Amino acid sequence: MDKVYEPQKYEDEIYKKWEESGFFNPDVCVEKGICKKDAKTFSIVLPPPNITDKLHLGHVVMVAITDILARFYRMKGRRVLWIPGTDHAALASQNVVEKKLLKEKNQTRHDLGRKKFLVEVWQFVNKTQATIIHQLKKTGASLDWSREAFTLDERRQEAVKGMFADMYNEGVIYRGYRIVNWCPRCHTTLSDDEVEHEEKDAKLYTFSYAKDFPFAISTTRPETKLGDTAIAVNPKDERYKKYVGKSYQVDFCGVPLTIKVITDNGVDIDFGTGALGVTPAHSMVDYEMAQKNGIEIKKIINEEGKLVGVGKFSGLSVTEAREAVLIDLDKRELLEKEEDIKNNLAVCSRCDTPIEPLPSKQWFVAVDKKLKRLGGKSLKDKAIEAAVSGKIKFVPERFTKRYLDWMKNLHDWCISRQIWFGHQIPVWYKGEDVFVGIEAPRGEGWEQDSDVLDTWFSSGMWTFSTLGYPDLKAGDLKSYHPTQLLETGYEIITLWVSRMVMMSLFALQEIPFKNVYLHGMVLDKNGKKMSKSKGNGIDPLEMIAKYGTDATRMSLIVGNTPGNDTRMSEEKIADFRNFANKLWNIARFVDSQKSVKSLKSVKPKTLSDKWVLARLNEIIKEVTENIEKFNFSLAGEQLRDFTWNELADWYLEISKIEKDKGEILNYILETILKLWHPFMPFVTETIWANMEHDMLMVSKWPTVIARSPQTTKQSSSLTAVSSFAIIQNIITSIRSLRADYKIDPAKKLGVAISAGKMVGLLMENVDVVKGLARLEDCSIERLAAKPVDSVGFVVDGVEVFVDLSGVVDLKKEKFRLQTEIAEVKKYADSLEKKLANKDFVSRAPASVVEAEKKKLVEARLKLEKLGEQLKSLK
RNA sequence: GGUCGCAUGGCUCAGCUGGUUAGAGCGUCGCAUUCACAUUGCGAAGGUCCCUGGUUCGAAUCCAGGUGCGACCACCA
Repeated sequence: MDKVYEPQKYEDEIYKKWEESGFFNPDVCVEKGICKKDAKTFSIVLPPPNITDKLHLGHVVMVAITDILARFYRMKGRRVLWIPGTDHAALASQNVVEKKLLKEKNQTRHDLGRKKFLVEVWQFVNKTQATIIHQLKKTGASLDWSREAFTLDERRQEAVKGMFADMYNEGVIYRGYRIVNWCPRCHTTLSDDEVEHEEKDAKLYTFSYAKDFPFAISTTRPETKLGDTAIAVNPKDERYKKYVGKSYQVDFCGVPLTIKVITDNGVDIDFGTGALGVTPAHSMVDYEMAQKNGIEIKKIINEEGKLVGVGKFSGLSVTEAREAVLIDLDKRELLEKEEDIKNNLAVCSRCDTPIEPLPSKQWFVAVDKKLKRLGGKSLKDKAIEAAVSGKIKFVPERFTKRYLDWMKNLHDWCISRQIWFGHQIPVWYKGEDVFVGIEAPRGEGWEQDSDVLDTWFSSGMWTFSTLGYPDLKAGDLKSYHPTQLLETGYEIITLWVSRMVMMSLFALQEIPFKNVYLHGMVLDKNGKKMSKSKGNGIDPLEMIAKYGTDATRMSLIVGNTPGNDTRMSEEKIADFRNFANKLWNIARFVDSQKSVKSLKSVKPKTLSDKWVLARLNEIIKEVTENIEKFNFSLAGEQLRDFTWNELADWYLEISKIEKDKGEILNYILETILKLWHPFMPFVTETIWANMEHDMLMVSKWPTVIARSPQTTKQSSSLTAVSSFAIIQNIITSIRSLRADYKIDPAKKLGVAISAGKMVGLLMENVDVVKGLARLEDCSIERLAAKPVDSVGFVVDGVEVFVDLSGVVDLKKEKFRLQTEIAEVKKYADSLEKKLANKDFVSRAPASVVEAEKKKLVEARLKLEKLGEQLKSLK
């Protein structure tokens, strides 16, 4: 073994070894007897990275957390399935290719035509997909590559078509003419979640439609007012009461409008003039008002973002029209006011172009429709129920609320997109006839809908489209669905998590996953979002190349708690690189101690043995529990603390003196390698291989060693753990007294221990043990003034004794007091409750009530006393 | 506007259901060095646990209010 661990030398080889073993695939594990055929399953789908992405730190967090669980449960004998895949990211991918095309060949997708353009996209896809998969493998993810999926591969296409047809037949999918979010640049609809709001400076204009119109309105978008068909006022607004219900014919800058005055509670009396021009075709809110009041919908902006059907303004772009309208209004002296305000502008999340809401014929998923297969409930109802009932648990829990809030406000989901890359909608038209199905209908003249599906439609099916759906009898689907866990970022709850729940409920009447673990965002060391433009991003692959995968993963696990953002810096990664090296060197040392091969059990001989094995036991228990509870950071810290500060710093040092600890050292090393493996798979597997063992990845997870009968028989008040801890304390206290007494620093110092009757000599006349090595000063007399045969120090031939039983008694006493306090408190609380009960007080005889009151006062007094006693012990 | 989160040594954070002397890593300072490891070891300094009030024998922890950050959602045109 080299002096220093160089991850680059081993990682690729190790990953290859894992892959070739086939153990990432649970079927192989069953076949080879790694786990039982009927073992409990543990299944997870990898949130498929967009193929447009390069691997970023967020992905590594996701992989690291999931891989910990996958490896942990695999070692615990579960049938673990973790499915990899990638997402075609319809619109995002298309945009990237379009940009490239424009830059390289100065062409648009329309220049190429649909077919040729898609060839371009697929070329791009194949390349980037290979890249991201290669990168995923570099993270050490124990993914079952034999089941790799792509949201747009053949099997997923089949699944999506089947799902669409199924939903159409149930009436959940319908086609409707509705207001949608339209991106004039991408030339497609967007779902509500694909629209972002940016606060912008805007101007609020106040004007009247015409001279003869009785009052003015305020707007930031005068050009849309050409499409107004009503004015809404608050029903409580006295100023406008007399106009409500009336219709007016007006000439608005040369365009004739019919305006009806209606009321709506949503109108803010104090905003602007308190009168809102209603443009039903180009505002979601206005559309709803128009629906309620039976007002005409007049579309004046087309898909190109140009005005239509508005006389002289026709053909102008939105911004041009705004100018033109304002000039005209000014000319007519109708403009009353122009104010600066802050306004939330809706923009496309993909290209930042302002969104134009406009009416369009699109496909929708009805979220409120009651369905037979869901017991007369709607998708929305069931999706809410799943979280409320606790069937789906969020970690951290507070995100349940976010999920529910969003779900409750959910509108029908527009799923058609006017782009070319994606799942083409499986609907065919011929004249008035419509056919929905998986294959094109027979006969001539049918034409498929040219739109494609929102990318979240196919990724919403991810938990089951990867398991054999639409074949409901598929083995994988039966064994592994619902999945155990979804690990993802909290920013994606609405976009993805909610869709998965609804899709799964519809397709299988079953939730897609039992737990949702949400990690936070990875920020730079100043707490800023990492972004390409700022150049503050950390490239995980660079870090992996420089410090190793294990270190990179650990740095993202430790100090990272669910739902909270985490800061990242290169120094942190370097710290864990150092730790990996420490582990490596522990192994080298153990190796040098002529270790024996694998031992089932080990017998402690000295106090230090008992101590270290007892601590190891505790660590096994804590780490196991913490992984099960998703406390990865804590588990990692506990392990690191034990490995470095207890094992390496103390026990290894002691073993240099006490000697002959090869067996125990070997046993401890094997155990911690197993415990470390889910966190740092590469270095642990490498060390394991050096120890001439088979494969750590599929070894058995350690269990707590049963206490040997000898130890339990000892009724001594000192356990190995506490006595060792006390010794450490004593060493510290000796140091704290050194100012009072001087000892020749050249003289050697040793420690002998006889705690109770159970321990013999620990060390003698040595100067290398941690903490004792350079003890310059020591208070001999002060410690010797209390001669008790618990702990004895030998300092340069002089024996020193310390009263250990006293220390222990103090601890015991504290514990006893705390228990008593708890009991008394419980008693006092019950009395209080009784006395607060009106029934009791009125019915029971006065004497009894008095007696109870007295008891309560006494209990309170006692509590006070006990509390003081506890304090005095400190 | 609504909702949620955060505030602990110079920095980044732990601290579960209230009870050892409030912890860790990094950083700082001092010391060591042919020893498994300089990607090292030993040690030191450094904290009114944001403020105020309340509950309690006891509060970093629970409650209320305040202050300061941050995030998300939202149809104020």
